Amino acid sequence: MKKHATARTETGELRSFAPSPGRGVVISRETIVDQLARTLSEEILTGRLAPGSLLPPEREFASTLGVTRTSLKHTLARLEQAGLIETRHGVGSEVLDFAKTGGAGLLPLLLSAAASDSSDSSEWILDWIDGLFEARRLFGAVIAAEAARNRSAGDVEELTGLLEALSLQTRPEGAQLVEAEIHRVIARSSGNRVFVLVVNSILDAYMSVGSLLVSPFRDPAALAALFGPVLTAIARGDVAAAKELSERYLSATGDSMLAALGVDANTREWTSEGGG
Amino acid sequence: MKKHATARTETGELRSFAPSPGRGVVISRETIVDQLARTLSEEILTGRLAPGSLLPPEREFASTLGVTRTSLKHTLARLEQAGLIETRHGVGSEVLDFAKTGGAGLLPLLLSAAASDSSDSSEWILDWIDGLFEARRLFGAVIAAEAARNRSAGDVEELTGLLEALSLQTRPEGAQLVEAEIHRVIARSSGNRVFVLVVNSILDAYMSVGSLLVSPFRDPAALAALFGPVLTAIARGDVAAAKELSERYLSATGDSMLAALGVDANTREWTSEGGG
DNA sequence: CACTCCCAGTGGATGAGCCACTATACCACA
DNA sequence: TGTGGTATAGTGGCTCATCCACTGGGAGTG
Repeated sequence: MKKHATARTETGELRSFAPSPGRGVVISRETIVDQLARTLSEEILTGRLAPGSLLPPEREFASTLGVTRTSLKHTLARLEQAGLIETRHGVGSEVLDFAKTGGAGLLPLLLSAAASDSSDSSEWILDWIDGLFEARRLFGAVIAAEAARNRSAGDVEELTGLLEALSLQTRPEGAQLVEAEIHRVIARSSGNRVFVLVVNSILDAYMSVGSLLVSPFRDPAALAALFGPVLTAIARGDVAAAKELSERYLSATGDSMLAALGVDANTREWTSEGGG
Repeated sequence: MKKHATARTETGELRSFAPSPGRGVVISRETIVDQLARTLSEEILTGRLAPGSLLPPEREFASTLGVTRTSLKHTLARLEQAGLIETRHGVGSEVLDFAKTGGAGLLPLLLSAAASDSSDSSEWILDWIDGLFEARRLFGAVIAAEAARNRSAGDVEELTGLLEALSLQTRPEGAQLVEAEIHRVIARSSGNRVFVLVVNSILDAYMSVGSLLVSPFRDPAALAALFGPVLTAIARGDVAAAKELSERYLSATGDSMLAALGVDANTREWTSEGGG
């Protein structure tokens, strides 16, 4: 029965992490599986669990972690789904090399792991963040061009409304959400639903570290003024201008976010030691 | 005890689906959870389960499906991870609108659902496949350009080796795998690890329907001859040429795959009724 | 009418137990 | 000595019965 007591106690302690007494504002509690998945993800994503290595047997691992095998299995299933491990019946769970085999679904995990791990691996973090912004800029330009080619009247109307909503935002968080929505609508305007999924993956990634990247959203009106020409180009179907202006906009806002993280936009290096 | 018998019997039947008598060639068996996840994914992805609707309570749903609540929970956890549903404690599991909120991780699910669902929704399938190939073409060109800008001597060597390996392949499946590996290496050569993840997502998507898209790989030597100039342009750092040639290559192979599926590359419509 | 409290229904977590699969060591046989 | 079958230990897959924790709404109270 000692095991019971231990598990219960730990549950209680773990719970105390996320009681979120705030009312009405959602927010989903973090379950044991959530925590375990996050912890193990970080272990793998930061390389502390080497690719190719085998996790301990589930029974042993579960007791080590102080949870039931069932909960651990839920966690492992999640990691497997994410492409971080591979579980084989009768053999065990192997850590995969996510950098080689992982998909875009890893981006949110990667970013939030990077955000919470700000200790030793600053270089590692920068690599991913920098890469993310480059992808945002280059893919965004391509998508804006396609949007200019295929947008409908309804799309234009929706974008116009969102731009106005953006300029009227008062809180940075609100502006960030509206801006993200504009990117989604641009992707939808392209007529290519795959673009929407890719844009979602990128947005999910940097929304997962959310508050760290609000710098461009401090002045919503200015941001709207900067974004406006992009939407105008899309509206009038000017493919080249849409591409050009979009890349410029994405470049400017990306550099602003990087700068807020303490990264020099030109050298791509930390301007001050220890980002956290 | 009737429940026991039913469950066991069903397990047995389900098992008989995937005994995979083939030896040595991997292949992971399909577990109950795998099947359930696939089934429910298809229900959602094809729209038979409407976004916003609530799934039945877990206890009831499990008995309906003839599995335990635990297995069902594993399945639901997987769907939640994939972004298809959202489960809230004390409330239930809600079907999300994946077309609006889903990430790139959905692509493989989407394609395999499309492949096995060839009955009623041909138009729906075509939309996604067509979008996937457009993304492959446009993003691939951008990535090839970046690869030309940042490739290292080691990258060039690796690509040269893979190109030769491609030309020497005898089976289409082998050629398909080698070609996929070339795309991965090109992405890696760009120096942007996010590109690798995006490429993986796209490759995973059309590898998941694998055999349906082998047409361009029937003549590996010819394919290698077509791919060669792209790699040469990357090797000599000719950014513009890499982009141009890559887009041409991706366009040609994409059209070939579409044609093999019975889609006209120009009109983007089925050439014969009922693709399956 | 507003507020509190309770409760039915839902998902979350547990642990014991059995089944299915894999790899390996061992043994019989050629 | 080599080959092939077989017993076995260890692993993950799946089920069950049971309890805990959360949500939402309705009954009761002021």
